[in-house]
Amino acid sequence: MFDFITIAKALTDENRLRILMALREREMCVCQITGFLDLAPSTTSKHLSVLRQARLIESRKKGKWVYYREAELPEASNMVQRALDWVHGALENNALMQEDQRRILSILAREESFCPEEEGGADLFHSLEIHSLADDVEKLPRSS
Amino acid sequence: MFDFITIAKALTDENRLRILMALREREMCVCQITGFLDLAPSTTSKHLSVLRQARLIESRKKGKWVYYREAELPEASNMVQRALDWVHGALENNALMQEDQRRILSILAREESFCPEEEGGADLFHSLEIHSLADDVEKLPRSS
DNA sequence: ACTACATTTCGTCATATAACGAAATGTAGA
DNA sequence: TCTACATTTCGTTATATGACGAAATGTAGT
Repeated sequence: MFDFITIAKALTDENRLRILMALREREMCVCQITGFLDLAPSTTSKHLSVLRQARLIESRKKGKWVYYREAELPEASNMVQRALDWVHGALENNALMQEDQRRILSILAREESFCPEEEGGADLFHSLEIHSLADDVEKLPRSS
Repeated sequence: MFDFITIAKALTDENRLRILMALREREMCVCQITGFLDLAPSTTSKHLSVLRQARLIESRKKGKWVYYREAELPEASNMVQRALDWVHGALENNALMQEDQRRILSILAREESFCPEEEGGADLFHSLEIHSLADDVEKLPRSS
């Protein structure tokens, strides 16, 4: 129950929905997300924290940067999976989300030099040295 | 987008989730819902209004009573249908929801006399003289 | 018209949340 | 160590929300 409400609350903010839609396509670091949302870094960080506590996204650290990506099986619960499906199904044709895709591509092109993508090259979804979620997420009531 | 956020917000309150779960099984009037939630009638009414504006539930009037039920096709959008599926799938085994079922059956038995069910008899889901939702729901931004 | 009662609306209070900037934390490199 | 920078945490402010009781609205029956 509290898990459910935590997830639902995470889905009530437009900027958090934009983050979720963006992370479906690619993993991104905080400064890139901050760039396309056009928010203060502290605000972005807070949004990411809300999404992470709902277990909708995961993170890994690489040097100074923290990369976020959508929750993946098998860590993601059925409830999380269905929530993500609902979000993506409902918003994939949304105009703002499509505009965001353009903004993101532009940011990625511009910042390719100083925000280090995977050293392998253009491969956006290699998950190296995964920063396990369970280790640092605050304990939440798991009641129901 | 605003539709989505309106729905998500409607799903962030425990009492509203209890209402949605209860209405999956049967239609109920406000006084019955108030009874099993143990809230002030004005609070219940407000919750129902939030659910109705999200188009998750519909209502019909019968004499002094207003009966609420889950949104039904074809009025319910895909977004609403998927939201309801998510709620029911996630909470059907929840302890509080199952306890509610017992409370509701007890209330229905006790009030059978003065809260008029369908005149047909025990048939809980006859939908006569449906009070069309589109007529009285405030216009919401339908942007995306 | 008057009463009884179901429901909604309104006003108020306490709490939650999104935003920001400032300060703290952590890492890479000089 | 010192600096630069990415990120998070903290404190503050403005706004949204859930709860209630009181008052308004609407309907059925006397």
